[in-house]
Amino acid sequence: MTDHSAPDTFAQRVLRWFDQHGRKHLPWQQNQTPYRVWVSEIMLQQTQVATVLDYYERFMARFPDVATLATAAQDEVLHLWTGLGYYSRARNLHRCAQTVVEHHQGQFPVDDVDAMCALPGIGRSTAGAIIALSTGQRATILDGNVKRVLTRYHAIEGWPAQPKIERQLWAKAEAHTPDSRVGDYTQAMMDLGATLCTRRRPTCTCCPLQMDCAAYHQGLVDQLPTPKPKKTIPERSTCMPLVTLPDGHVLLKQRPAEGIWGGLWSLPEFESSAEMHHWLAWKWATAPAQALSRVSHTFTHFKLQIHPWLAPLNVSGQPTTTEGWRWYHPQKPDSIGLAAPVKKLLESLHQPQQLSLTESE
DNA sequence: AAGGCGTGGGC
DNA sequence: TGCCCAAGCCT
Repeated sequence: MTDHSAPDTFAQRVLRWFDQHGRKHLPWQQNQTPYRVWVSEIMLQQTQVATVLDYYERFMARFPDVATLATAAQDEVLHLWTGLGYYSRARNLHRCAQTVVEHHQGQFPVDDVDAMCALPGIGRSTAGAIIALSTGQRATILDGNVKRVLTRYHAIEGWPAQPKIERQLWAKAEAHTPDSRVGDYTQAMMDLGATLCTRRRPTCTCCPLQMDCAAYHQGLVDQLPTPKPKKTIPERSTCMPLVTLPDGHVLLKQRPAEGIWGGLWSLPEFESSAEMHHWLAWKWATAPAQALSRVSHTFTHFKLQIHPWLAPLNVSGQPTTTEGWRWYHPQKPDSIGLAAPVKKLLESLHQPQQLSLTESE
C-alpha cells in the first residue's frame, strides 16, 4: 500500500513540474547522443539558448559526427563559431574530437566521469550534463541555472563562483540528484533556472519549490545569488588599417593561437597611428590612409577602442603574403574565423552609407 | 585563487 | 550610454 503521507522529495517536485512545463523540443533534445549533447553543452557555456540555436543547426549540418569534426580544418570550425565568442571553446571542441577519435575509439567515455573531465573543454558540470542527458546514468551538474536555484532554495549567500560557496553548492546538488530519471531531472533544473528562477523577477508563484524555498520565506529572493564583485576594466586602443586591393580584397592577419580571438583572422593592429603609417609607407607605399569613425568593443576584462583606417592600394593582382597573412574578399568569404567587430567592419566596406569617415583620430 | 577569455541582450 | 548578465573552463 502506498504511503500517501510521504512528502515529495526535491527531485520529485522538480520532475513533476518538468513533465508539465519543461522544455522538450530544443534541437539538442532530439536524438540525444553524447556527440549532439556535447556540442550543445559547449555552445551553451556562458551563452543563452536563443543565441545558440542558429549556430547549433549550422554546426551539426556541417559536422554531423565526431569523426567529421576531428578531420576538419580549424579554420572551418572557427568559421562556424564566428560571433559566438569564447573561441577557446571551439579550439578545445576540435581538439576533443580528435582525442575521442584517437584515444577512445570514436566514443565519448560516458561511463567514466573522470575520463570525461580529462577531455579538453569539458569540466565537472559539462561532464555531468553529457552523461546524465545522453545516458541517463546518475551524474550531477552545477551550472549557472542550478546555482541560482540552489543559492535561493538554501539561502546560500556569497558569490557562487567563490570556491567555498561552490563546494557547498556541489554538495547540495549531489544530494538532490535522484537515482532515476536523471536526464529529465538535469534538464528540469536548467529549465527551472532559465524560465522561473530567473535572475530578475523570478516567477515564484509557479515554482514547485516555493513551499520550502529558504530565500522565498526570508524575503531574500531578490538578493540571491550574491552578485559578482565588480571591478573596473581598463581601456585599450588600437589602430587597424583596412589595406584593400582594387578588386575588393582586404589584408588579414591571423591572431596567435592563444589569447584574445585566438586563431581567428583579424586586421593588422598597431598601438599608434604613427606606427601604422610607418608600416603602411614602408610595406605598401599607399596613399595617406583615411580615418574611419571609432569602434568601441567591450570584452569581459577590458574595453577596446578600435581606430579603423582606409588604406587602398593601387596595384594589380594580389601581392604575395606570408604565413599568417591572407587576402580576403568580403563578398566571397573564405571559411575562416573572424573577430566580430572585424566582420562588421568588413561588411560595412560595401555599404558606403554606413562607412563613416572622420577627420580626427 | 583569481583572472583570462566574447558577444549580444535587457534594462 | 553603461552595467550586468547568460547552460564554465583553464591556468
